[in-house]
Amino acid sequence: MASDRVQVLANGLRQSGLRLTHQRLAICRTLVTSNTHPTAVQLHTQLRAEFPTLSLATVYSTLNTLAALGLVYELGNAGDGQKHYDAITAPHANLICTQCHRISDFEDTALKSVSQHVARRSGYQIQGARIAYYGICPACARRRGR
Amino acid sequence: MASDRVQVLANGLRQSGLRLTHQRLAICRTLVTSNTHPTAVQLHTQLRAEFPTLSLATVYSTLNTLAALGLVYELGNAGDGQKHYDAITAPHANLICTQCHRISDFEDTALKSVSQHVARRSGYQIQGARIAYYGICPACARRRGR
DNA sequence: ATGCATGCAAACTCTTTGCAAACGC
DNA sequence: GCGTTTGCAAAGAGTTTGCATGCAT
Repeated sequence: MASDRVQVLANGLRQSGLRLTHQRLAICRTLVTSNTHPTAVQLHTQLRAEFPTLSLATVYSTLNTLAALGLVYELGNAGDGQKHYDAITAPHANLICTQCHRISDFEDTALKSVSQHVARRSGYQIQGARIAYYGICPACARRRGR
Repeated sequence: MASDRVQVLANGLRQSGLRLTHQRLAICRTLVTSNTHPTAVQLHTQLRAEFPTLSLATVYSTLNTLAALGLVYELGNAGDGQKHYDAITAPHANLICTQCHRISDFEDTALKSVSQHVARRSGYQIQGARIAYYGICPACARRRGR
């Protein structure tokens, strides 16, 4: 099922008339496989093993391309000053720990209905949403509690 | 009522043992008065009239201080690559136009109940939320429509 | 009077750009 | 083969830092 999502991204690129290079495919794969919402630098570091010559500029450019197509979301604001990316574009919330800066996902049907409500009341043509809750994750709460 | 909010920020600073300088007060006032969710640079430009010597570094430092105290929210991701700030910390959503990059506010009781729901189900100690909907604002839709 | 905050400029980080070589279509 | 994409290096944008002076308490 993770590979399905890679296909979605790959097809999206091709359908937009863009070339499916090894680099782009690898970036899509890593992004989908990872559950850590990586930054460009993290992706680059991880992919260096497979593509020793891969340029950081290519990673940025690919991420911008994917984000522009709406295939991937640009997060930012995890408190570390870098842009994080999320391969899931279905409506979901991110839980961001203000201690360890880890980002995890949270899905709930309530989020969808609120989104529709907002669209109706605001008059906006909603294209996407970034819902982030900041707080202390259970693990950090324990660590800090004692 | 706008001035109330300035007082909240000012008191917050003082209660944290920080000094209430003219610069900080002016920044708080401008932030609260403005309904445009300004960036550091915009605040600086605006305040130059009143404080010709005001340094951009001071604006950044004050914003960081306010954000660290949770008195103000750091937005980011309006598509223009700069950090925007929001003086309202009550649960509300931002509507961000992907055309004109304007940010407006949206308040609704539904948002609060979702937030509580998330806290319960995730185990996080929620400190705040950033809820942003991206889309095309009515004005831009009209402009683009024709 | 005592330090914290400011202002200035330089440093830093993250991201983007320009251009020649390489590769997908 | 053609034209987009890559990789490299250098530039750019936004933000932060260091240190001496000034000001709130």
